Amino acid sequence: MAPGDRTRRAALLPVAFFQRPAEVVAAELLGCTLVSTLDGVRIAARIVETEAYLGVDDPASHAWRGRRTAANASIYASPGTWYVYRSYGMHWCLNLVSAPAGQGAAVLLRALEPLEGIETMAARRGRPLRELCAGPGRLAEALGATRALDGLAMRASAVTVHAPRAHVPPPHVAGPRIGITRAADWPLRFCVAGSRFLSRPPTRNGPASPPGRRTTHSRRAQ
DNA sequence: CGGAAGATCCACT
DNA sequence: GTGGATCTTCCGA
Repeated sequence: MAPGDRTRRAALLPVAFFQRPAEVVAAELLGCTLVSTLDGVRIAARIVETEAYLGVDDPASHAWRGRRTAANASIYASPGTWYVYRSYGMHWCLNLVSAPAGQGAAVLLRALEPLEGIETMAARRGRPLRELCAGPGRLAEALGATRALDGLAMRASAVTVHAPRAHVPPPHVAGPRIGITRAADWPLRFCVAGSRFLSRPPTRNGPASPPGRRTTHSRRAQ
């Protein structure tokens, strides 16, 4: 496949794609192609890991109980809008707002598989291929994305997402969300099965999560 | 008003 | 595995 074919045959995701529950959007974004033209450089990558945050009723969401600050205003914007927040005072993280509108529901992009513009990403990141986009802060840096993207409609921005008309997400695994404490066990993290570009290996929170036998940092359940 | 936590990442041991 | 960078928001005193 020649470079570019993947997105030539694919279409810019319509707003209707995002007018569905965040967990549906999160699962269906897997396998879609993300393209950044920030700084005049074309980057393409395949989405391999996402997380859904459900909004005002989700204790882990920035919109929990309707919380509103200057930093999170965009999470309440219409579906298909970028919500970019600062993490730990240093990293940018990219979300796409989902339905229902005004609920504060959004999908966090957690990992991408690099396809095009790898040299640029490597220059921006100074890390090996596998670590270019394996994490929400990492992929933002690789794309050159910053707060400047926040509040923009994805379709009209320099970072777009594409998929074939009849997009069928690849086989994936759902598991607990990463790096949060409240409602962490809700199975809202979605990973492409077998991908080597994930932020960390997928886990499943089975009902049979056996007691004991757990690392001090319960990083790898299962 | 001070301290701690947070949707993270990296260098170092 | 541990701790530091860095900054906004929240909560208790």
